[in-house]
Amino acid sequence: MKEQYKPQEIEKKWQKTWEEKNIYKTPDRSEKPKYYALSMFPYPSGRLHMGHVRNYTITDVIARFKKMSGFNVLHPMGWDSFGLPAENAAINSGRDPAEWTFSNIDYMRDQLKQLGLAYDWDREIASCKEDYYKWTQWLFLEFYKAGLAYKKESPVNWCEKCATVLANEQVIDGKCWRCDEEVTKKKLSQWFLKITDYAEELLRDLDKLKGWPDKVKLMQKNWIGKSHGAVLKFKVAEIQDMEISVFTTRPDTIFGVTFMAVSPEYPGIEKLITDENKEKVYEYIENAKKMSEIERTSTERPKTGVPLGTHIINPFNGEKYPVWTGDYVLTEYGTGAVMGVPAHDARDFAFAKKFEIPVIEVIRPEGQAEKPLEDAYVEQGIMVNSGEFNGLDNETGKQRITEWAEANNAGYSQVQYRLRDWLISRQRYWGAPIPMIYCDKCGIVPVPDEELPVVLPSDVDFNVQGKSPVLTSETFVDTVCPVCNTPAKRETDTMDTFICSSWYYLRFIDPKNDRKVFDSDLVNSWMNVDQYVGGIEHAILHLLYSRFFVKFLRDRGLLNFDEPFENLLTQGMVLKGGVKMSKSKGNTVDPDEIFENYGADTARLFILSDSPPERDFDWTDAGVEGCYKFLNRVWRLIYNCSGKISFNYAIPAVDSLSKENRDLLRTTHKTIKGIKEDISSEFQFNTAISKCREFVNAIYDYTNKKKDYTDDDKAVLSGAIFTLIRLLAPITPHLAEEVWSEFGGEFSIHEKPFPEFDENLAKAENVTIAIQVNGKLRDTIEMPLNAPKEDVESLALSREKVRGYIDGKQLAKVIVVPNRLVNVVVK
RNA sequence: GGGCGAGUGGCGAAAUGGUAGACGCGCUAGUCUUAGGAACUAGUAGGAAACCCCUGUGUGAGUUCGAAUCUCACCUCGCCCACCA
Repeated sequence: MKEQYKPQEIEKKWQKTWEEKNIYKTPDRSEKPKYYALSMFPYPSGRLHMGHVRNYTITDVIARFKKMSGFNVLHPMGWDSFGLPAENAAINSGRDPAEWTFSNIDYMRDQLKQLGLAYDWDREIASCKEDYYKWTQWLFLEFYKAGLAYKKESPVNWCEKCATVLANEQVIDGKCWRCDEEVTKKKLSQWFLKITDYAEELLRDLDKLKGWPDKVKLMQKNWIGKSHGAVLKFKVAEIQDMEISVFTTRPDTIFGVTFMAVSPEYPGIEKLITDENKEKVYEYIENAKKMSEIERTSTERPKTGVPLGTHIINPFNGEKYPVWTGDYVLTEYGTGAVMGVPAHDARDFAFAKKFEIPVIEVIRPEGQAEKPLEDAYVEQGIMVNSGEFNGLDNETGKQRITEWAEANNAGYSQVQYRLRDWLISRQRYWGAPIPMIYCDKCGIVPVPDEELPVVLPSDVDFNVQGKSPVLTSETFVDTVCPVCNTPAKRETDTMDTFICSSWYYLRFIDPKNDRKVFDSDLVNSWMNVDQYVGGIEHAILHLLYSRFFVKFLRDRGLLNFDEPFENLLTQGMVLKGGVKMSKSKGNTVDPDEIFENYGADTARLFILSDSPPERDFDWTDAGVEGCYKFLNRVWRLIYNCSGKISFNYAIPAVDSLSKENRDLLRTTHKTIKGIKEDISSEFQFNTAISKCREFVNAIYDYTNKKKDYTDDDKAVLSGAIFTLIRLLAPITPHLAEEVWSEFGGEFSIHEKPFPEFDENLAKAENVTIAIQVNGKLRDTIEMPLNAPKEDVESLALSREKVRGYIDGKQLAKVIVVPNRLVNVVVK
């Protein structure tokens, strides 16, 4: 064994050996129980950042730990490789998106290998390769066949900078999730997936996800946004047979309606406008169109609106009220119209105040006398001014009003979701082409399965403004209709890349299948993913879409389970100086530099050691340095022991050992126990690493005190050192493999079992018991483990320090907590 | 505006009803060394030091023999959603 720790040398060496001997290859089937550990696969943006390093290290340690614990571990890696940056590279530097992407993949794959990650590289997939996107397209056609993929013209989110439409989930605070450009609305005909068909199940099955953080489940719940209410129908006074329907969660406030508001884009709004109002209303509608989404949906902005001139009739009391249009009414939610109840809705109240619309109070807190409303009252109460419904509590009122509406053809009860269908068309080049054909005779025709994949053309011009580069291809667009064989046009839009990432974890199980999307039996035997690790930023997007895909594929008979991810760990961000690492802030740390200066093992150790995985992690140079020093300290410890330790010693019976040998043996077992608990319960790698450090300190103490070693000493020391090496193996795999082999350990340490502990040996011989008087610590005593209660109590009471506090006072009570403390209560 | 989470040394953090601050970073003193930003030893919550003692986990109350931990109110910060009727 060399005196110096040279990570750069040993890491290269073992990475090569692991690859040559293919030790991380996962058999499809095995006698061992399966364990599927998965990190969210990266977008190949160029090089790894520290967020990747953290994500993949966490999953790698879990995978290695499970493998050493006897599982057949699937731990794959691939590339979420369609997406806009590749296209921007083509526009900015003239590089071919495919070439740009694959060269990034090559570089990043190399970095992942340098980090010493235990992947089965035979299963590598890239979503931009034909053998993958062929099946993405096939899945799209499955949705189409099931009636869950449809094309519809509607106002959609448009990002001018990316020159494409976006899904609702990709609009963050009114801005594009990728480039921060303000999103505008555009009316376009686009492809949607009918995720709303699964809204109820996506909501209900959140309860099954016991291994998910509550935070993520709550975010999904809010996003799905289920609300119970009623649709109520109002006749238009001036127009025969015309009705306006509204959705409301407060049917109990129907008698408080004093106006009706429809959105400026409300279908049929023209009919509602009387001649004398035309000019003003159209001006208002035009202005609303021009406004950005941010402006439009700002809650700060005062309410605006104009009356249309027509009126609605309240079916409950026959009263007539004016119809307004106001841009605070959303076109896409409910029916695009709301009943205005100023007394019991904050927005309606603000609207009514501004335009001097009457306010009718219909819900009043129980027992309160009538008084003018300063603000909308939105709490529970008793119904007033509501005809035959007066005196009901408003919850009962909701039901009665709905029943009355149903009986009188004036409405019905309704469940409404906030979730919208998933817009998946993108007017971009670098994505999976939507496999559809437009024929003048036959209409929209799917590409037959046997003609997949629809391959992306390479003869395109990327420097076109405002349209998809695919349209510039001379070979792609023109085709023939598969049904009638006459000339037809291909769909030129590509799919949202979130489609590609909604099923990749299934393909890893059967990555090379060229006949099917995957073998269902094999996938059923491997799923679910036992541990999924990734960033919280996917709490809604990717995780919701993937759940939707699995439910759909189950209903198509391809899968036999309901949810893809059993346990989810959302790791925190990597910060430096308290802020997120980013190129614009100039506080990034390049993994390559860390590998070069300290080695991968130091990087791995550090990124796990300072914070629990789900919390943000602050990168410090001193912290890296400290971890590097620790590994040097471990190396030195083992080097200094090299003449004394060997695999050949057997540890003698505990009773025959000296005190310090018994202590070191107990520390060894206690450490194994603690680390196993830390890793297997909550992946508390930070505390697991602390325990390793304490263990190293304890072994140092032992060796510092010793000059001559008996066989007993050598046996116990060997046990401690070899345990330490195996405990470190998942975290610092190269160092562990190196020292393991130096002492003649059989290759590979990563195929050896994780250390086991003996429950009795993990217990301390003596415990320190705290003595409190009236809850305040006054003394401590050493006692053997499990000493009888009476002995502990009498010893505690006889202590001099304790006597000083209790003499002359009345002893009220003595509480003895075994092996922990004694609390003497005096008056 | 609504929802959720978190507040502990100079710093990252341990401890989820039982000795607060494990482990580490930093700092201080010492040893070794030509020297060291290396290594080792000792110390390190505050009350100047020491034994003792007192105080101390955002603030205030409460439950308990005992509270960082449980309950209530408030303050601050972070995240998510946000004109969703």
